[in-house]
Amino acid sequence: MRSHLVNAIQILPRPKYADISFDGIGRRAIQNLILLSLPNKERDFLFANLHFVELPNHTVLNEMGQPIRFAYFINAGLASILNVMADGKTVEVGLAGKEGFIGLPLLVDFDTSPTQVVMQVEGSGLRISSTAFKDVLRNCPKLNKKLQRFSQVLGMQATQIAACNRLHGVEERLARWLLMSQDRLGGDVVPLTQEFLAHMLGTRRASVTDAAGSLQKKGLITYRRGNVKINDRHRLEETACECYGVMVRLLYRWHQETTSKKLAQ
Amino acid sequence: MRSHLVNAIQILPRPKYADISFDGIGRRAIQNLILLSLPNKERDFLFANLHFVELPNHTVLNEMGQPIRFAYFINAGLASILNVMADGKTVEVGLAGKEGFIGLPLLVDFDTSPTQVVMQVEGSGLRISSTAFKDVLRNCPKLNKKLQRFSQVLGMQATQIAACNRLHGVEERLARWLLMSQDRLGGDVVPLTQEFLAHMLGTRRASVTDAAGSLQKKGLITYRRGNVKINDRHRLEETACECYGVMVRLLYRWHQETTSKKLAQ
DNA sequence: ATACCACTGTACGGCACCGTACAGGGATTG
DNA sequence: CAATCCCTGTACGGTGCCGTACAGTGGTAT
Repeated sequence: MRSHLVNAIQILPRPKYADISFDGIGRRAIQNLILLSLPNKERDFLFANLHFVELPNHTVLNEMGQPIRFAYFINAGLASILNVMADGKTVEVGLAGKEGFIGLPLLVDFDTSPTQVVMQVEGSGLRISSTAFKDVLRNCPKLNKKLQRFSQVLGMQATQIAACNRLHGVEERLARWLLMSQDRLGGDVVPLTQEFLAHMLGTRRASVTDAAGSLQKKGLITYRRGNVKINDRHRLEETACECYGVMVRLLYRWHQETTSKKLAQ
Repeated sequence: MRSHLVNAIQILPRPKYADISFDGIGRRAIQNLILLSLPNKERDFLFANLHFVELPNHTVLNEMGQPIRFAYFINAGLASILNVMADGKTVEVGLAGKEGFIGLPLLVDFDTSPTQVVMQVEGSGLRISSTAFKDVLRNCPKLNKKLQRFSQVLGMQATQIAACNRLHGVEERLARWLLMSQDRLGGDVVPLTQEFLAHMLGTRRASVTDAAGSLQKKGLITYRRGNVKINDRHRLEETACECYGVMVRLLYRWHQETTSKKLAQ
């Protein structure tokens, strides 16, 4: 049941605007799924206010408790949404790749970020100042609706992670995390050190080493200095907890409804 | 710092419409904070579609994975939002009392509930069918905005719970839960068995007994056959993890903005 | 009164994870 | 080439929670 999971992100229909270049440079092609699904009118309106930005590793997009200065449509790479405790411990409570948007609180005029958002795998994004964004929102009902939906999905994701963090062990959660990352990045190598994985799983680095070692012994992955290579995705899915499946289906449903023509069915 | 926390729910200004009775029976007075804060016009429109319902203990408002038939404005009592795993284990991922609304996915035309919602403390609510609700939404922009905000707040709550579940022990979480319940219920007795507390904390009943016993030894609470009496709220706040404070402030901010006249500042 | 039920308290072995510390091996730099 | 740094692997005692089981006790029903 858990095995032949559909990869919600990879199976999406050929993007209609994938060849849109921001300034004629190919590697700046738009890949963000929300942007790609917008009607022309809103897309043009929005693009007039967007700025392409490179997002190197560990770039902090939003700081917990700080004002939100920019919103981001993630174009490539992987952003982690983290909760930071008073003693500095962190736990990942959400994940966004090219399907995602960072800055949801702005949707309802919350101007302070409740979480820290960090690039865990370098990439790029399309950035807009929070003031411009609010202005754009008023003129883009479809965009608004899509982001509202994405907000719900991220909330449901957080909900699942909350339960997962309570009930499942490190190895299961690690497997889940690797799969979710692969879904968003493509390829079979996830570039990440155990140190940062520990931050995301909210555990010790040594516990990650243990869990990764166990997966490695089973031949599912290979770990080498900051790079995890996924060797056997199928069996990795069997190792991960059910939460992976739940979250894939969540995203899949969101994506279907996002790309379907009639948003309000 | 954690000690003199403001009780976000209790300090709210005197409700303007608290004396509205649904059918002349006093105990059916409207107490739901969202309803009370609506402008007259939308309130009247909404009320024409609302039905008062008693909500006995363990009433299931929404079932996980099932279609959402009704939305609820909680009027009294306490509703738990639970994630249910394949093996039947449950974890609470959200909490709503008279400040709350159940049925948020309907806001974005998601018709299936991602969680199970159960009354943990009996009360009452104002119910509306999901079809009527969508209709009402189209005619009540203020209501829509308020619910969008509440949705964000519940998402942030889930986020905090996700981190809390990972990092904090049973006793701290139990203390947090008791405080949050008291905020929503008023009074100093929370009527709940250890069995159900275990479901919410995602742990064994025996672990709850241990934690409750510890709190009891310190004189903070008294447990007696399904009733927890809170004896020393101040010290209970010191025992709870920082998450309690975070979530109180979250709700407080939401409430301020909800009751303030100009919603879109 | 008696029997039953629901709820709380307690016990016990097992284990996953914690905090911490240190060794070893790639990669990078001078 | 040597020195250094970063990352991974491993070790060890401690502990909080798990799964399970059973005893005790107050409330309720007959």
